[in-house]
Amino acid sequence: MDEFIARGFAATRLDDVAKRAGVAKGTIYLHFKDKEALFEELIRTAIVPLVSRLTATPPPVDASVRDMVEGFARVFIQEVAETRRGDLVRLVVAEGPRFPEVADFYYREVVSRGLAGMRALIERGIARGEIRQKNLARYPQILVAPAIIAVIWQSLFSRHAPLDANEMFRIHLDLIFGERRPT
Amino acid sequence: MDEFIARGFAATRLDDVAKRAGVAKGTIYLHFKDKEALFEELIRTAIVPLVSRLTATPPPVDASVRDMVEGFARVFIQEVAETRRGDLVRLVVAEGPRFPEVADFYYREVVSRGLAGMRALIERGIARGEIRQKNLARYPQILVAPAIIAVIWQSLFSRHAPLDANEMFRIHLDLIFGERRPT
Amino acid sequence: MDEFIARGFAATRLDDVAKRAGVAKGTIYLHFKDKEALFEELIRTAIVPLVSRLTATPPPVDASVRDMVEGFARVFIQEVAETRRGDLVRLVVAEGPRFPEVADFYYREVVSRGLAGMRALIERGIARGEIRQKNLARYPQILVAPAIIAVIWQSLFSRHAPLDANEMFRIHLDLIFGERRPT
Amino acid sequence: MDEFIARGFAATRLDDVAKRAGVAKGTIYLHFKDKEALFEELIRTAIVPLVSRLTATPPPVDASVRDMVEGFARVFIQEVAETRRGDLVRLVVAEGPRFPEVADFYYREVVSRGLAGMRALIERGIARGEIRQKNLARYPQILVAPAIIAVIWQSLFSRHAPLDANEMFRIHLDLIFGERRPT
DNA sequence: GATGAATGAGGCTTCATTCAT
DNA sequence: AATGAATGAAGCCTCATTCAT
Repeated sequence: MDEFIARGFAATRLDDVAKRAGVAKGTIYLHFKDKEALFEELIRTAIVPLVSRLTATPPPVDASVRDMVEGFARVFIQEVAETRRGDLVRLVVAEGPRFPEVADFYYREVVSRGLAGMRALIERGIARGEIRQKNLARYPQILVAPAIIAVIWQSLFSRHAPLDANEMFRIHLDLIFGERRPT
Repeated sequence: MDEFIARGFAATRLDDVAKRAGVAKGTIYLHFKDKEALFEELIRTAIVPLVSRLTATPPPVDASVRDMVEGFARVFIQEVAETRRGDLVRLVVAEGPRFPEVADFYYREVVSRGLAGMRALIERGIARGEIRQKNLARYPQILVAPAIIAVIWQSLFSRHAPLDANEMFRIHLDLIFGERRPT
Repeated sequence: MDEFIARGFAATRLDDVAKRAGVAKGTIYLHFKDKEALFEELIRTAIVPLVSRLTATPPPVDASVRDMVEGFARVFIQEVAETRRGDLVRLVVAEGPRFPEVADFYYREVVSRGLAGMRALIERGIARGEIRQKNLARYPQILVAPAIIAVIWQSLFSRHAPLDANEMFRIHLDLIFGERRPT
Repeated sequence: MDEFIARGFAATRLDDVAKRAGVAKGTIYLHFKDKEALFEELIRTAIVPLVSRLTATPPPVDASVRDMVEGFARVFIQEVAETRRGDLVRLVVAEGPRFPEVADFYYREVVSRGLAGMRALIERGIARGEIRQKNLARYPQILVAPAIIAVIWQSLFSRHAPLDANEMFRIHLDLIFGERRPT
């Protein structure tokens, strides 16, 4: 996975993959039909823990929706945006069009589920009166957009201009939930 | 460009590039040192018209900031997100980490300029009382995030779930500028 | 080696080398970094047996220096000048300037050692009164020059005018040791 | 010629030849059928001035043969061995086997003539009593061998061990003509 | 099951040669 | 006659894949 992240599908050498995995090159072929199968299965199996990591956040009972979203974002930013896992997202963006299966899987397992979860949260927020913008439930993408942007930013531009993803996201939430009063 | 977009840097064959360009393979080397130089210069020269296209929108005199941003977004979505140019953005995201020069150039020519422009608009919106969230000026990324997300969505998931980028962006603007009253 | 001798470095195709070696092209790269490394190592490893072949002559105990030199020359002419090994020498002459490493190695392993050996012989000859020209020890090159010339001659001109290298060398030795009286 | 000397036939680019000649690449083909023809004719035309340069030595009337040979060698060493022209000789040695026409021409125009001239000198030396070794006339190669060796040495090994070609040749002549008494 | 040496197709790049201007 | 842009064949090298051990 690290190799694919660092170089992309085409530029990754199975030699390096094998070396890093501590096995011989031929061994890879005992488990995967070819390089494509390896890549697709790797993405698949790497995404599962990523999703787990995110959904593992103990669902804060009775919390405000804002706190839930904020906690969720904090985990995402810390565990994904600021680690190698973020590059996994970028890898899917990069190779998706050439690996429809990968894009499909990613949509099914991550995107649609994630958005469904967000939509549920938004609706709860609307119901609880925390969120006034009812239309937001139709586009949960808006809620997560800055987090995705943060992931991409880290990979590409953190060298030029570091980005405080948590702070950005808090300000984004202020737009949705209204500005917090200083306590 | 089309070849690189369709396959990424490593998987693109110069044979195909030449064929599509209607020249012989060797001819490429009369203009570019090697495949990398070709790629980097192509990105560079392809980004310029993209930026032009965006900044060419006649600056609406005396318009509300919301109208300006909305007009801007409409052009972006129509001219970038819904065309091949969007894949150019995805290509930069995909190959950026392996081509620091490309990422640098993109940051300098597109990202930093674009964000500066957005920040100016946001400040004007704050001054005119259209935008209440003063902190937004610190993270103009929030303003454009849904547009970027739309670009990526089109490449990867439009097959599974088409996305009305304009509508999504309007709702995003409602968060920032307040909901429009039905006229 | 045969391919390089027949065509020189630049004109030799690795395809042909592989074919003659009975392996696939890629196999070469399991053993040598590139064509240059192959060439340099081949020269190196080919020179060793050449030197061995020459120094393997059982050192004739108590013989006259002239007999020693003459025996030595006979072996050299028979084993080098009149075989493919001579072309190896010509190859070094031909490619040396473009492969300083090769020239260095050849100087170190063959030339300087060979000349040192010859100088020792010459000094012994002077000590024994066989050689009158004391200055010869300063330029052992003079002693071996006709042998080298013979090597080159065989490669280039034997077609036009065959050369009896042994006879030539004997006459050369007559200059150095004085003419032999017919026994 | 300089290009061919520096790189050998195969590695020389016509681009560079044209550039150095101050003409366009296509112009070469107005004068020479192809690269081989260019090479062969260049060798031919470059050898002529080399021979002229050598035979231009004013034939010292009534001089001793030793003086004639020594003068001749001095010119050769100064004009050939210690200049780029020496590399021309090396070039012929290097490429000769692949360009029989070149080797033929060189043999005809340089080698056989040169040896004939040397033979005549040797015979004169014998007649005048300067040279005692009558057999030398059968192998004039012996006379010139150290000069040829000097040429090769300069190209390959002068970096490691500079060689005083004139001094070496004088000592060689001492073998042939007898040692000079200190005057 | 694991290995890794061997394979050879395929891609990048060079450069002799051509030919329209 | 001279040019030099264009060509495309050919060569070096890589690397996914195989298979005897």
